[in-house]
Amino acid sequence: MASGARGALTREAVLEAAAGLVRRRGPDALTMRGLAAELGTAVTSIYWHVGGREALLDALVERTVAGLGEIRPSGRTPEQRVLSVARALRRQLRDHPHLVALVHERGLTERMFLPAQRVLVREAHAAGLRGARAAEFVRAVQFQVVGHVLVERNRERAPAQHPGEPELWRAGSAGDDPALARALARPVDTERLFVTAVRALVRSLLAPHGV
Amino acid sequence: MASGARGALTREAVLEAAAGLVRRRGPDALTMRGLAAELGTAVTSIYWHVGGREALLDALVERTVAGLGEIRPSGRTPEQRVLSVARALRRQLRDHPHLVALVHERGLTERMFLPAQRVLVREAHAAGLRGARAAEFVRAVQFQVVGHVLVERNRERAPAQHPGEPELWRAGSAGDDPALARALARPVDTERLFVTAVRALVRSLLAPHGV
DNA sequence: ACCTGAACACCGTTCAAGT
DNA sequence: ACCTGAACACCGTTCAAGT
Repeated sequence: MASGARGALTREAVLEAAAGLVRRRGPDALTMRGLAAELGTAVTSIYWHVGGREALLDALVERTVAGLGEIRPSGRTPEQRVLSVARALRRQLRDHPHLVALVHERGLTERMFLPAQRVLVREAHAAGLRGARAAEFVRAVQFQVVGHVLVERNRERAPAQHPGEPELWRAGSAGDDPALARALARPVDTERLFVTAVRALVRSLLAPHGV
Repeated sequence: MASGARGALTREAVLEAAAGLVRRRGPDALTMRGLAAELGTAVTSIYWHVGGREALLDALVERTVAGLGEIRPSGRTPEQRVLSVARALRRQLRDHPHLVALVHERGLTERMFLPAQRVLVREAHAAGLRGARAAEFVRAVQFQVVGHVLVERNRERAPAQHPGEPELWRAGSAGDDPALARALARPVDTERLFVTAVRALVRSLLAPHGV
């Protein structure tokens, strides 16, 4: 069972084992006792090296966020470049599904988004936005992307939806629009929806006319 | 300590007490043993009436969602009416902060959003959207609103943000735009940001031109 | 049909004790 | 400085037994 039992126990070894556990079996599977068993030490040793469970989760989040890698925009127009940043960010978050849950639980979304924020500021400037309007643009995109990923993950974990969207739309309640009823009965193409929504948002906010 | 100890124990009484506990002290405070103590019964009685903790939470979510009340759009243009629906929905979700967390955890966002979905379909039609485009519009708004509320709640629970957004933007890293730096250093006006983002999204998606 | 206490298999955390 | 086992105060759930 023990994986990294050789040598003296270090803070790094504890975090490594904890990260592996979370990656493989989710945050709920991270128990102090289970982790200790995996490390081949007494539970209390973990307390000495990294502190209690809360401190451990904090350190874990910090570690993973730091290792996310930077985001490079691509495309010719500001709209394309912002969209590429949004997609890259979504991809990063989706590649670390448990991390998103962890960060969400701990209220650290802000922290996670900081690198992308810098990139977005540059794009806002390139598009001619300044001051408060640029700030609003950056935050709107930030909320949009993170929010979308949260909802998306939520749906993936969802059990068989209780009333079941399909049945609910099979009846004639769609105002005589069978194509709409069919579309709503189909599962959502979240990738496509994401692109559509981000593009719509960005297009509006980058448009020259005032509010 | 006991609150509703009189009379025979019923499923309804258990759910009522559980709902009160969650409202007052959050989902984590809902323990089978604590609930039993509040009801003045043995823990095992709860199992007889509503089943285990998971079943209890499911019933609780179902109950609260059912009691949310319908949403009536207001305003003259489709854009205004959709915005009013979005605001009403955000308000509902914010009025039941623990519920949002519960629904999110259980992956029932879909279920919660169904009534609003019907209203949005009508507005999409009024704006001239049909079929797949109408469906896409409805879902984009849905993801936007729910996502925003999730991020918003996340930030509210956030501890003092570690690096602290303000300090990070006080340096000159904002590309020579002091007004932007100041804006990003200020706390977010989430209400305003919500309206801006929803309006931008809706405006783009309701615009006549194709993609 | 309804309710009970005892027991099982878990938790996180603290603390005094070892080396 | 580092690691240990024992103990404390919790959990959710099961089960046999009561009325």
